[in-house]
Amino acid sequence: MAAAKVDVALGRRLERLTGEDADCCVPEYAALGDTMLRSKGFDAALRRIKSLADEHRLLAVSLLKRRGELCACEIQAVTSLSHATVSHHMGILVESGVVEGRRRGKWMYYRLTKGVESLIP
Amino acid sequence: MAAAKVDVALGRRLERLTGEDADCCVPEYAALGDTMLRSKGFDAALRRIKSLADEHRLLAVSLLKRRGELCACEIQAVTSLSHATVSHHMGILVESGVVEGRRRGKWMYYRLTKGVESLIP
DNA sequence: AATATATGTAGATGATTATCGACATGATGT
DNA sequence: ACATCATGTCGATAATCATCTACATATATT
Repeated sequence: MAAAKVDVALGRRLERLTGEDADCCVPEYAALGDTMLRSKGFDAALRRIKSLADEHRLLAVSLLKRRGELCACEIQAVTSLSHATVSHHMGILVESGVVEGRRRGKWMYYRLTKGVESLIP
Repeated sequence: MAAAKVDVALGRRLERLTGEDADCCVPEYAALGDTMLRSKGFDAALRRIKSLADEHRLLAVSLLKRRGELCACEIQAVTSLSHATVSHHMGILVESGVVEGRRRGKWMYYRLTKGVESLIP
């Protein structure tokens, strides 16, 4: 970890701020941060949000919310990307649990997972 | 735009698929994508989601949701980052409208903007 | 005024990620 | 069988982004 030097300085400052007149910098927050980061739900939520944090992926899911289901080539048409890039993006959305895919012959159809509509603008 | 070559190939494919037996690839989706990308709300939503799509920023807003208000040095303690990085992250959150900051003497206090709690896990 | 503290800003750097071309797979139709 | 089409996978590249150090600004304290 490269955080050793920072932690020492921070510790000194926090010590100084634990007195009765302290109105800032509660030291147990450091441990709290670690706990929250390692909690199971946090990681899933972060992956879900990250999967939506791309122009083309957000466009795809916005359209899925309105149209219900789209095949991969339609998403390619909407985004004007190569099919390789579309496949990559949809893989990220499936992996994060936002989107489900089903194969129908040659075509791959995608739709929103039940319950995520409220997260999609 | 570097999309010219793609558009030509895509156009040919879409032409082939506009017949009566077409069950995939509705061509007007390309124009629809453009329209949605340029809509005012889309850009704001994308910036909001992107501002949450970082481990430390999501940690900060999750804590803000639970504690109501935190000063910059507390967020630094929680995240174990340098103060410069914390300032950078909070700037992104303020810019996207998720967080508001107010100055109180030496300290900078941050809180969630009204109405965004439902977006924060 | 002078010093210490808290935060903001700028520039550099390393890591992450979006993108594409090329090849592989799998389904459809001739 | 063979050709065509839709999609997945891999490796390389370019763009984005998180992070830090160093410096600047602002507030408070002596």
